[in-house]
Amino acid sequence: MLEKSHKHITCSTCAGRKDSLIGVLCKDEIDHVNAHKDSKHYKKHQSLFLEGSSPRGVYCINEGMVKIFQLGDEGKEQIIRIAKAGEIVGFKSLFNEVPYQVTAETLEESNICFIGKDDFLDMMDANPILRKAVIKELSHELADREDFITNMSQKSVRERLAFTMIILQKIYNKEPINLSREDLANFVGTATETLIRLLKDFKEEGVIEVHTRKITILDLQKLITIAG
Amino acid sequence: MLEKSHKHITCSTCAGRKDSLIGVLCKDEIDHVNAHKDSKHYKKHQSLFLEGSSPRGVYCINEGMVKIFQLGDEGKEQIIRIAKAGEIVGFKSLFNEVPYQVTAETLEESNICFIGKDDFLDMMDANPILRKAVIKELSHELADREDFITNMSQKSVRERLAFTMIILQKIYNKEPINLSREDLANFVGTATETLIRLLKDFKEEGVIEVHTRKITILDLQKLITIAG
DNA sequence: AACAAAAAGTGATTTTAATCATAATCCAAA
DNA sequence: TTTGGATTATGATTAAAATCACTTTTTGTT
Repeated sequence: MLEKSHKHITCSTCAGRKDSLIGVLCKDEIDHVNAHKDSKHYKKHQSLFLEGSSPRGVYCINEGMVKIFQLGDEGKEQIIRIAKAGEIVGFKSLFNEVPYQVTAETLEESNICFIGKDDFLDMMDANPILRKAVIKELSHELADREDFITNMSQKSVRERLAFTMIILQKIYNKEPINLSREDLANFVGTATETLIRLLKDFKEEGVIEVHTRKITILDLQKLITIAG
Repeated sequence: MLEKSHKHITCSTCAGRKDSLIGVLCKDEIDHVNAHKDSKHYKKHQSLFLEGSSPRGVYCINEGMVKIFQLGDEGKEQIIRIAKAGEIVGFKSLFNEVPYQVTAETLEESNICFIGKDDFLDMMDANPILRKAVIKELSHELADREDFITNMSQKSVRERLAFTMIILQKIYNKEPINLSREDLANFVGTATETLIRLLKDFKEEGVIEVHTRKITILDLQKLITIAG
């Protein structure tokens, strides 16, 4: 059950923490974070920060999901990443003295903690393990994005959809994928109509099962084959 | 004039250093790098490292240019980045314990220095300024790649070509752009034939001037307009 | 439950860019 | 300087996906 906004979420009991960057901190440090962070309840479709605004800290997801996207010229969203419980959002921008170039918005009701820029940077200065974890995370994301670029430029929409569904299955951790067709299209980088048609194909091929907006993967192996 | 391979390149006289990550090091540190690095002369189209191999250190370009690309399924290259003198290549992979997921190859005769993994990581441990510069560089590249993704998914080839030419003008620093049509296509993410046709359009519109493979930008403002 | 609005789905058509085929040009090595 | 291979260029055709127009379904709200 989601906690209410006035209730402080304690890091020590945060389920996602062990898998997150924050997971590398020792008990004292966790207590420090706990004392210095704000926790907040977000409704569906609320934004954490907007493209163009100035970074003031990082966001740590306790519960829920967040899409990170960039707006193209015609206002179409390109979803870059979907972050789930345990993940940290917005830290890339801490190290650049430039405005956010992406927007982060909840996909569902969420509890999200905020750690101020200075607190986070101080912790990084003090803690080599955290520092290494941040660098590793940045490198990992960078490699991810580069794969994304190559996929985008060399694969068909069908292949990209298959690839995206494999990623989403990991994010949704075997639960049905629960995204609007538009968000899905904006993640794959295609038109909504095209996406819907391809989903239909996958359904007819027995790769997925669809209940209204929820998508269950039936044949992961085939998806892997399609993705190439 | 390019130095020969047997001649050691000294960091203290490296023209690119001031703009590079190495530029943040103090004199003693530079001397240390200088003592621990290898310098090597590369011919045109030689690779620094290959996709799939294991990272052993970072490469610092003293003179020349390097393309960093990923191979798609049909062997087509997607160029991710073009690095010039002063830039460091391959450090993203130092922090992941995974093989290179890109290949780096010279575009022209080059002099490139190699700094071993342990040396580089030790320097990072010892030097907070270098550390911050690395983190900043990673963040910056990450933002770049995300813009790249959005461009790739939402812009036409014509728009992307205009955008790419603007980037290339900075890299070539007002010198004519000197890339094969194929490399240019692989940077833009299109077929070579399509790229050639679009270059012809730009030429007819007076945006560029072409002498065999060398491209000079005549109307940057118009390119910016086209890129959107 | 009824309604409106939003989201999902379908069909027809157009557009963009890839692909295939081939020709012209450039360039490097004999 | 000739020659052969690579690169650049052009034309015709095809294929993929976007766009436009519209219907159906779902969802949330009174």
